[in-house]
Amino acid sequence: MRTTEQYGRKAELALTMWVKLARASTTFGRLTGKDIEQHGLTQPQFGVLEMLGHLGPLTIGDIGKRMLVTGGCVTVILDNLEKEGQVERIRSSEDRRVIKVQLTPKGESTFKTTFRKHAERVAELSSVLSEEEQIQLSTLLKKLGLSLRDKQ
Amino acid sequence: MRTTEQYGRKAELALTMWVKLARASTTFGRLTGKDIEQHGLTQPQFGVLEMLGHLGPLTIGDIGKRMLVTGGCVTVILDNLEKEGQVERIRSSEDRRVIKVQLTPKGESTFKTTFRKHAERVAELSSVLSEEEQIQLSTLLKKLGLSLRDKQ
DNA sequence: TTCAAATAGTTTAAGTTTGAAATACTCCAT
DNA sequence: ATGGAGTATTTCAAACTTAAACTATTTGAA
Repeated sequence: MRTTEQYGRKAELALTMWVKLARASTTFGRLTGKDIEQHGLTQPQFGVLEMLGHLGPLTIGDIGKRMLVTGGCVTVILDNLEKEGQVERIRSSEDRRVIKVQLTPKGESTFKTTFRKHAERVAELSSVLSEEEQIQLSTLLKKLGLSLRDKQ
Repeated sequence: MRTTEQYGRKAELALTMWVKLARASTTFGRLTGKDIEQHGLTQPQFGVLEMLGHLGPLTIGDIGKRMLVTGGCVTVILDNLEKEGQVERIRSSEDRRVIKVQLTPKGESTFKTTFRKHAERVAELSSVLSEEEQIQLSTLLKKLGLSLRDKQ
């Protein structure tokens, strides 16, 4: 008995779509994760460096929201990055609850060298798709992602 | 300075595409995860039930390959499902290293009720995209995923 | 036949993430 | 000005995953 017959055409379409999406996401994460580890960083650590490198100092809360990760998790990631001297916490003077996180000079330099390589790698991993296809995919994913954000 | 200028057009396209993909995947996982938890199952447990429900008995190795997860992890997931009486391990008589895992009657019934709801939910979560768009997205993801599989 | 290599699965330690409780601080209505 | 509600971050225990070491079994070449 085919899935189509059991759950209907709409569900079948959606289910297979999400399976492919999850697989692509996981596999991509594994591949780039291996690269990142070779620079002595974990994936989430790299995520934070990238964010700070591109956006400048951010609060712990902002980092968590952007990475879709809880605050407790950000704390741990930052503890480890701080031990390595890649970032520093700076307590805000306006609102003393808030902590701004920023790259140290060492973090700056780590960011620059690792991110360039990462960008090249990502471009290479995506090269099966033409530029047009990548734009198409981005557009569809954006539509899907935005709608998901508003759900439950 | 825009990312485009720093890393080139190709990298920019690919990077934003992957960010959107990861976000969609994570958010989708969170939403469906909440549903699944309400049936007393974790996401990976549900994944195994679904697989066995649709494909019949599988070996531990097969399950790991399909879920993109290590064997050690499958062992733990199965231990917990077995405690709940949802699945059973059956040592193969042809090759005594091999274990086949199959649903118990209880597992069958859990699978049937939970999966139907899951399918409806997934269809609903995907309904921002038309059927045609979902097919387009699937096609692009498949192309991307297949190419990724062969890398490094 | 026999033993080394390969394969299937489990165990273990270490790392990551989550959610809830705790702490510290700010804001606002009284 | 003051107390309660709300916000930012950390701490902690529990759950999941991985990688590597280990056990049990099979395969195949000498």
